[in-house]
Amino acid sequence: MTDDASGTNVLFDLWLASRAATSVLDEALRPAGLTADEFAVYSVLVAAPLTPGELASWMAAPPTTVSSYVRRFEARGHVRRLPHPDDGRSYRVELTREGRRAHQRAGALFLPVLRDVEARLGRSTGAVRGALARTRTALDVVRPGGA
Amino acid sequence: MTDDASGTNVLFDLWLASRAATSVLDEALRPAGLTADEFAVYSVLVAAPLTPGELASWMAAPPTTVSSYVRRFEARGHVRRLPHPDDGRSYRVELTREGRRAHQRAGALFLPVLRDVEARLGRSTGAVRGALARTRTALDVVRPGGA
DNA sequence: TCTAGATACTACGAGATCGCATTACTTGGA
DNA sequence: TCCAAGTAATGCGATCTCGTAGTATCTAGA
Repeated sequence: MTDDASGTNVLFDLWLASRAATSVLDEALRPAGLTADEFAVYSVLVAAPLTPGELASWMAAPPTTVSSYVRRFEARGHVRRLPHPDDGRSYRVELTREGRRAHQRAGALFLPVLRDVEARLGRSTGAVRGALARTRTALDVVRPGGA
Repeated sequence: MTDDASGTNVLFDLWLASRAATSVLDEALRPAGLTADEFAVYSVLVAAPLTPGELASWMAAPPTTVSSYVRRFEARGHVRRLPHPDDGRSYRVELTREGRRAHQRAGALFLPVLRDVEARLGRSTGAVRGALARTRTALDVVRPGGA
């Protein structure tokens, strides 16, 4: 179950699927002015404000990348920095009303794609999600520092 | 099965898993001088020479990105351009001996990670791969132009 | 209380990604 | 045989990613 005849493997499959998703979503979301990655970050933030560090471990990105994101989103007026109550070195990143609106606009373009993919996956959607969650967990264990 | 209580979905899960994988592999492969993306491309090419266009649709990347890849890999001496027999506008990208060696060195660093992930996925590895393949297919259908 | 070491973030810069516009070749039709 | 339209790849440039090095703050121990 390791490598099949085609010489591929789980991680390669993951790479292909993810590239396909990013490519489709980048294009679908373009009219809303967000990339697939940005939309994902907005989606995390819409649930609750997070510190840059938390965001970094969530999305498995280096701190400097998150820093750039915050700067960019703030320049767009989509995000605001709230002082951190217990730690003066940090802060919390919160979506502004404008940011939430942008997320919603993008969401309207995202949903049809999601629905289409879900429809094609059919009742196996849940299984796929479970598989992805397990894969992520496996990877987080391999490299400490994950969520 | 669409969105669970956490407000996430299959595509979001895919994004998280893929980011985790890239992050782990970028670090693991660094001593070999390849990124996770580059390793994946080398892996495709090690099987057979491809045209830039074929490569682009395989990895769902824009042609200009593939162009940059080829230029970079060629500068490293890892890749060579073979004239295309039937089409003077194109060519085929082939891994050189040196490129194959680099791929092998990276492969030695990649394998332990893969084995670890597979071990943690256990007998569900095959199911996960199937799920990923179906997801990719679904996405390719959503946006024509896939493999 | 003071300080050494750890931790959170960022300035900066090198290099990567990818859209737009262009060049080069191929192909189908007159 | 020509040519108009279509297709493959690339030059260029704007923007993004992220490693290195550095600043600000926190924490534990003496």
